Amino acid sequence: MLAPKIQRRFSSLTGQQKKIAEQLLSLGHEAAFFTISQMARQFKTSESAIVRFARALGYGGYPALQKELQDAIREKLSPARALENSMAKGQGEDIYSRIFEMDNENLRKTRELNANETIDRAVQEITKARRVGATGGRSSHAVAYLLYLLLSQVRKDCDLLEFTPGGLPNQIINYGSGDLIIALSLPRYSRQTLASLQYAKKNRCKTIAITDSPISPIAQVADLVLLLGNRSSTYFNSQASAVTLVNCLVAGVSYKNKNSLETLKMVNKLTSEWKYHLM
Amino acid sequence: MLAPKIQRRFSSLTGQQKKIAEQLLSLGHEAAFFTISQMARQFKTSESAIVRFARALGYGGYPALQKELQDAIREKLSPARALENSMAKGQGEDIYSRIFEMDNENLRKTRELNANETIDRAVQEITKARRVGATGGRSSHAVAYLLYLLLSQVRKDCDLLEFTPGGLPNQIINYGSGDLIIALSLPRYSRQTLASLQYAKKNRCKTIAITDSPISPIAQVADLVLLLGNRSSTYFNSQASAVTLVNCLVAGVSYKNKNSLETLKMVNKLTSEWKYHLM
DNA sequence: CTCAGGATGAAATAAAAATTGCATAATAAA
DNA sequence: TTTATTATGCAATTTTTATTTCATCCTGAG
Repeated sequence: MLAPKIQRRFSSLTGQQKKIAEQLLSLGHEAAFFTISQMARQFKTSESAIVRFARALGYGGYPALQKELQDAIREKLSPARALENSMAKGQGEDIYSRIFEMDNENLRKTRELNANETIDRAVQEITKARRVGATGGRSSHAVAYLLYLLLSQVRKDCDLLEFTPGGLPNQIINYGSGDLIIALSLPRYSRQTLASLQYAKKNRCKTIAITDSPISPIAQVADLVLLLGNRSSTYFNSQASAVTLVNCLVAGVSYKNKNSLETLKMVNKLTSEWKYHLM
Repeated sequence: MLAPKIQRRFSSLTGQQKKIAEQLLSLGHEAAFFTISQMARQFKTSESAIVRFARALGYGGYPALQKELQDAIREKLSPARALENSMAKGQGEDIYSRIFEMDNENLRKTRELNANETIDRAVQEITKARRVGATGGRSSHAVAYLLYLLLSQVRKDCDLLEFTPGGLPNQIINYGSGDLIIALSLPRYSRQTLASLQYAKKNRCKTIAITDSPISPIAQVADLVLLLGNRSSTYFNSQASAVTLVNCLVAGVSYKNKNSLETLKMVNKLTSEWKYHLM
């Protein structure tokens, strides 16, 4: 396996070799059929550097490294492997595959359940609100925190509403007309989340619910509802699709302000700069 | 495409060439890795015959035929192709669809990057550790919180390690031999997360990194690395695939203890009871 | 049966790819 | 700064791979 080899020896590589390692990892199997000179050109370095890189990783030479890349491909598309992947070892499918498939399905469902217009309405509410509070109980609280964190980067006056022991969030008394509360709630629905929403609504605060069903308790109360595909193969809910939906909301708010194409370019530039650098 | 070419010209091929054609078709993608002499040996014929075969099919020579075989593989291995195309168009697709597709792709990649054995190793470490701490900076902190929350339901002595202003988490001084720290870190990697891991390791504490590359700063330090597909169409990372991986870890720990089938039955029973009931 | 004409493979040749040597550039140490 | 050390890329060399040549072997028409 290549990646573990790189991982182990990365720190002892020279600067140029580190660059090669990064590019090779990100290119993955695309690199399997490169000749040395093609790779050198692609990676903007010399042929010798490639050979030395292979040697530094412990291979006899470039062909040996290339063989490893090719073997990885063969492994991937060998019929035996395909069977092993789709089938179970023993009885049903293994639990990890089931979880991944389930979240994949949840993601698909979530996309289906929320039209662009619905997401746009939510984005608009977020944009025009004076103050935005995110709240959620138990594991939804993690996603609420994420929403709060990301939203804070694109607009001011965001709060994470945390429950006080046995009661409503403290900050909620500030929320009223012109403000917005976004509540996340999945089974088993938290009483406090619902109570917060009801309290907010009584004070003419706008409310958005992110939940798993149009008839879930908080969906019944909220002004606008975003729905999550949320089947689970475990005893707890998966928050994965909620995270993606949160990504959409934040991106939507961000794009509403700035020129989206420009933002995207900046993103690409920044992300490549960040790579493997501590901040 | 190779097969159609063979089909069209098959009747005009010589006897030996027909044999080559048959074997090539039945061998499928394996042939893409052969040199001429390897293929000649495999097909029990001469190198010249292979070259003439390639020519007879209309290729300039063997390398051209080989390239066709290789391209077929690359095509097969790129389910991300559709995504690439939609990305290349830049603004073509709407931002929400792009985010959903990207997270879908990230999920797929994450499943690919972590063999069951790797996840099992992590689960085992979690199971046998005396104490487990979860940590992460910025938005990874949300996922660390989720991990902490869910792990707490299946084992005792879990901590969420939160950074103190400008320093290491307070609780980390408790961690040493027999304990485990799980760190989540994505670009831009947080200095504090790395520092925490290094500190823990110095005290013989086991460490697991959940990050986006085998050469990311924390991957270089950790005892065990779980990898995330983490391409983004925004300026921030998506934590969705991290959430799914966390689900796997928690489910794994839970299933390691109890009878899995029994657990699943209980789950189904409970979740139907919970539906639309407040807790 | 025999001999023309293509088909075939072994070996020579040509081409391409990988490796190495060496001069230069970058980096760290004094 | 100067100097020693290491890293790097170009170009020469070696090795590997692909192509062509040519002698031989079939095949089938006469």
